[in-house]
Amino acid sequence: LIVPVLASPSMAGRSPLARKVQHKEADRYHYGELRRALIDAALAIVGREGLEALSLRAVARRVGVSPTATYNHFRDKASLLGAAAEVGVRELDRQLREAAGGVRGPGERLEAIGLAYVMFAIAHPTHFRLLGAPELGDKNAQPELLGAYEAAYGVLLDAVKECQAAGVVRTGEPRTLALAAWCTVHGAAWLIVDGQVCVAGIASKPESLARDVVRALFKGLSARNERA
Amino acid sequence: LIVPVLASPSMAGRSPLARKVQHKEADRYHYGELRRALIDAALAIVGREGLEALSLRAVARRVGVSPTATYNHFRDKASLLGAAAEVGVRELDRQLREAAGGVRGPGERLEAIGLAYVMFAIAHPTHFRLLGAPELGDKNAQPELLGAYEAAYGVLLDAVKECQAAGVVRTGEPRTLALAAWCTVHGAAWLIVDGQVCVAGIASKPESLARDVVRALFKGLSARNERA
DNA sequence: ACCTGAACACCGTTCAAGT
DNA sequence: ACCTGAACACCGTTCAAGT
Repeated sequence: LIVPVLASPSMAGRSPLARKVQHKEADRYHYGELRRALIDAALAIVGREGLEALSLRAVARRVGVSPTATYNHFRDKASLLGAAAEVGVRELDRQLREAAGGVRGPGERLEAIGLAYVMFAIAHPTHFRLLGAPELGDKNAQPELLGAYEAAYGVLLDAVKECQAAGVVRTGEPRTLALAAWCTVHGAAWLIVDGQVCVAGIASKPESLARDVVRALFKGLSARNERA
Repeated sequence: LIVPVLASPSMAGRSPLARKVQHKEADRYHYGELRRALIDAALAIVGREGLEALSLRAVARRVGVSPTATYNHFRDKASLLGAAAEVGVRELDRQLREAAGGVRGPGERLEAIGLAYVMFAIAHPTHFRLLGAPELGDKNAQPELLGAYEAAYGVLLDAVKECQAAGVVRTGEPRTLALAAWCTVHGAAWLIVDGQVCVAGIASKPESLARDVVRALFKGLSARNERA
């Protein structure tokens, strides 16, 4: 469960000057490269020092560029964080698909996806926090980020449809069922990274909570499911 | 669904000077009163201007006191926000109990509690966001806040136990089932206030999402529950 | 087109000083 | 015991200026 793009020190991390490309005669970034370097630096800061350490100035500092240089590539701080969050969501998406690919049965696949969602949050708590941070601002202003979320949701939705076709998930609007599943794993993930759950003695270990919650999602609470 | 303590302009809001009590000869707050005024001001700011406008200095400004005066009553900003969040959690707790009290059958009661949880987030999105904000810092440093969360979880837990006794919820560790329910409604609430859901066209209206998710929680996804 | 540096209005926190 | 005011090191953002 190692995530290079999130966990590694990122190419533009340690010695930014060494990574600058010779742009004609000047010592500058190619177009688009500084943008990417800023995003990588933001992800590195979140991963190492946490979300509260993620300031626009700190990002610029890490890349070795003036704070105001960022405004050539991002409208504002929320836009920069949004771009970083988008990378995070795409990585989450990738891990969900990877988890789905490792399993044959459609029911087990759906379960694996739900588990992978919570496990991503456990493995990368600070990154996961960024994905739903208030600092991202209005989501309508970040269509790409919204699209990334939709794609990740699509993994869940497809799995639900497969399960219905195979007869392991009950009938019903697939979008509604997938949404319920998303809410459950998202809620579990958030309660875990927020520390509202394990520290209060409500749940024991994050991993077992993840398992329990996904199983309950399938089985439901109703006693009418008892002798199924 | 009106919440006086959260929605009203709070006593210490408009004219702070008028609310100061005559403390012997000086024009100061009684012990404990400034603390409460700061908390009220914090809640008022969150409700009116959002979480991002909630600074320690803004709170002090609203009460009409020096920024440094807050340090006599709170260790730091996280501690002040934590105290405000605690009030919010207790209000949520109150609304869950109120929703539970309005219903007779145990199954309907549990459903009403889950619905009330999501409805609270819909009615007070900025306050709900405060309850899980990264700015609160480490939850271990805020035992009262943790206790408030536990109490709210207790409402859910008691309802689950009642349901099991009445035979409308299946057998199983009640803490685990209640936790799964909490994850689901919390996830739904968070996705709604975060704007990840309705704006992306994934769900239609927040209220119907809340209903659908709570019903799915009971029924479960498994096809083995189909003909129950 | 892209970057710098100075500037502005903020912010959390510490510290010395007042009563 | 409780509050103020000055100070420090930050922050996001704007703007004029450089190439």
